[in-house]
Amino acid sequence: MSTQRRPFPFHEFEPKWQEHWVSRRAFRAANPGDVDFDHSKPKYYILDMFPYPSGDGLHVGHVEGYTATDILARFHRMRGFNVLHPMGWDAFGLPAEQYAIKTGRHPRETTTRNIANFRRQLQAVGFSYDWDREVSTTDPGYFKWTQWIFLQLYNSWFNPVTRKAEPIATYTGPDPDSVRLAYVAKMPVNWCPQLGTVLANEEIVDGKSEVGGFPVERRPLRQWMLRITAFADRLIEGLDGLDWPEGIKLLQRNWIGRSEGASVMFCEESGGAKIEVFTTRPDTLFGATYMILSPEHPLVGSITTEVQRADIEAYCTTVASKSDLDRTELNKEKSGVFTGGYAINPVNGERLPIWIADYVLMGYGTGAIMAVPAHDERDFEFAQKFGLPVREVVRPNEAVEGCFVGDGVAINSGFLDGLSTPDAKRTITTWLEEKGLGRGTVNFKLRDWLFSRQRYWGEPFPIIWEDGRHHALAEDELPVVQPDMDDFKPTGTPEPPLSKVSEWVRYSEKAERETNTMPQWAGSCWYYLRFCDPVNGNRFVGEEADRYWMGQTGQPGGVDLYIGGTEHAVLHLLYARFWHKVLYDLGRLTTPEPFQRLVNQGMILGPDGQKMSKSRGNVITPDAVIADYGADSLRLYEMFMGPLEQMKPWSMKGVEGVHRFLARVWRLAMEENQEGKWVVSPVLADVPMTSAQARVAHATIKKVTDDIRALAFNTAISQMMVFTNEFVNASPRPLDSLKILLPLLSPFAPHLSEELWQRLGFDGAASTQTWLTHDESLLIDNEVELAVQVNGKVRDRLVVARDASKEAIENAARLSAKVLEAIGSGTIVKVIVVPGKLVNVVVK
RNA sequence: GCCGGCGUGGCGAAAUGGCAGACGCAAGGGACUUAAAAUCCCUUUUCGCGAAAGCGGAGUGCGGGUUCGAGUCCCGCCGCCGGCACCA
Repeated sequence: MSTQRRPFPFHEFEPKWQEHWVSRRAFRAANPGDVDFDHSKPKYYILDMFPYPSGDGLHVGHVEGYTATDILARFHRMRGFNVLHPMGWDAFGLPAEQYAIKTGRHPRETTTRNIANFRRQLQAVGFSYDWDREVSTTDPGYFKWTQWIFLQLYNSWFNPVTRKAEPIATYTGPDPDSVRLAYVAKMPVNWCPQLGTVLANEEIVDGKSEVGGFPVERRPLRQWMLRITAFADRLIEGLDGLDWPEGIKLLQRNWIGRSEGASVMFCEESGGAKIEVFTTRPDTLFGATYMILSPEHPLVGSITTEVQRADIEAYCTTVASKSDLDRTELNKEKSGVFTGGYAINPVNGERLPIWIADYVLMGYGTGAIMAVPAHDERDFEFAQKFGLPVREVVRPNEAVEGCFVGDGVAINSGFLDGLSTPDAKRTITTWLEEKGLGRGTVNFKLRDWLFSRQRYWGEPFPIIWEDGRHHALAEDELPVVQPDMDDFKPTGTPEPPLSKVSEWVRYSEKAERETNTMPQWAGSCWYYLRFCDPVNGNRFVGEEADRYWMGQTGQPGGVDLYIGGTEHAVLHLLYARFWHKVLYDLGRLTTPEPFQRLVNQGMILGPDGQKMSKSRGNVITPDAVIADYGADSLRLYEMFMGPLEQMKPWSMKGVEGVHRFLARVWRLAMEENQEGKWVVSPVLADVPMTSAQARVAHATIKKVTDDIRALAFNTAISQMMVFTNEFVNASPRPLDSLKILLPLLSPFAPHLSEELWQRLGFDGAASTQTWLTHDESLLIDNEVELAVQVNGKVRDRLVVARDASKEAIENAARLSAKVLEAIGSGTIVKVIVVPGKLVNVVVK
């Protein structure tokens, strides 16, 4: 019995407190309007990226971010904030559907089971979520509002004059369907014949399906799209007001990929067709020596001469059959074919041969370029390969080798000669606009968001089709719930699984339901809003709840702190910002941005320093760590490993280390008696702390407080270790030491802190104490030790009074025997005194 | 190729431009014990001298620079990790 006993009985008190917190709803946050709502408290909304409840259960990586937010949530509660700290489930997704196909069991069944397991695991770590606010994206009461938001997008357009989303009724043009923020277009999608399903880009690795490694081909299908490109500029501008890592902001800016330039009209020589190109270098127009169209460009057919037609068609066929992988491999070598046609350069009337090449993408700009091989590396490579002329029109300011792509001075460019690149750009753009041959334009890499999936386990669209036209369902018809099915197998064609349920598809005599579903991103785009008011049946979020939790800080973003992994740096965080801005423009929300401050936790690697994976066999599960060492040890270890944002490897020895620390804290308060029972330690006494003890105690209050604010949890913990080392041998041991330590420790190790607080008979609970403030005067020692340096090398130490004058310190340093020895025959040039730190004697 | 991030003991790491290595792990030694576990104490960047207390030198990826003083700031390299990838 005694040999197996744990150093402290965490296995008894941890489940007890977890049960206590859940059953008492200990961390429930009151909403404005609730009877117990306290108007005097400031709000603090701290959010985790909610998990996909996979069958594998919680990962230690989840626990890392969730512990960080839990510490901050508990800290803010103790500092008198009304804290919103919710959790939910991003539960639509492919794995549940794949499992359903294999076993015939409904995805809802596996999803429900996985959610129950995740909830159990999260509660076993002792997180202080407000479980009354739990939401799941798969719950009809939730996705009713996901569908409702889709209808807001469907019923809006982006007004370029106001630069805002507006109700479609304010659009006065002929075809409202052409400007809706949600629209239908025929788009190539990734079709995987072996899996019998369409895949998202993220599910394709190196041109093959992530699951199974099967080939994927492009097929054009009717798809729902969201017009995120209309918000490109707003999405870039909005980043300025956010406290996000600069790297993430940059990633988003690059993803949106704004570039300024000009569109220029070229005229095809024989047929007179207009070919519009986009260029960021209109100043090099005189250097264009040929043109290239994308193989998919609509003018290819009419421009191609009969002599060239066979070659062109062969090339287009080859390109069309290439998967993305093959096309990427082709990048190493430029390819293309001459169409036989010519275009006229509008600035000098020169004839330019028109080629097609797959390095020109139909999806960017106009799908056609003017090639300036002297000043663009890709054009240069192409010109080299096919023997096309190269004409230099920009002189570099200093000599460069090879193709010059930088700024310089225009040459061989007629009226632009002598102008610097920026001036030449302005001049030529004005000239083009005056002649009606072009204009300044901006292009983005960002594409509209392909929003439909051919899946069962997703939100159905609230859309019906009649006579080939789409119509929105009325709000009171929401939610549109998927029908139950027995057979989840793919249809074998790109028809969505829902199309098999004919009685569901049939909406009326004439109308049929849309059978596509929304992507997994949909539910996660707005869940942070639903947390503010999770059971509201009348609105996606109540106005007052939105104003209170998302507003009132005077900053653009509503969520005060959002912690999660880098994998969502672009897509989720961009999509959510887009939806938020639309809802904001439509007057449904109070702030223009969802997340004010963002922090990315670093990845936790396996003990071997490799990414954790089942195949490597290096996965650590939270359940196993909790069983052996307890939840507090798991929490504390993950925070002690290193800086939150850094990647770091797991070490079970490290877990043991923090476990020993917690055992030492336990023994500060408790002692084993003759019968092997834990009793309050007899060395504890109501005596004042010595000045040395008080200094450590107050230094700990200060450092833990500062470090939590800075998210430097590892150093906060090491300071509490210093504190414990100071008191562990004290006898008598002042009771005040525990009155100070336990509340400081409680955000990190809430179970142990609460248990000891109760056993010591202190009032209330450790987790509801008011956060302590340190007494600066207790930190000050009357004497300080200074290092005495000669030319930067430490030669002696000096103990002086705290308030000694600079002169007194300098004189004492000059008298030091060791300093005099180090000076030798040199002369003192000057003496630098840094009070409280050191003295540096500079000698020549 | 382009854009980010990071390089400090045997390991995880710490250090407002001011005594490099706090705290933890591992290792070694000791106390307690019949023994082990647990616990407690001591040592532990490295090299040289010394029986020892100690004394001296070197040291934060490499090379320069700024400064009384650089892990920290600046310039140029090298290496590792992550993201994007023909975006005209």
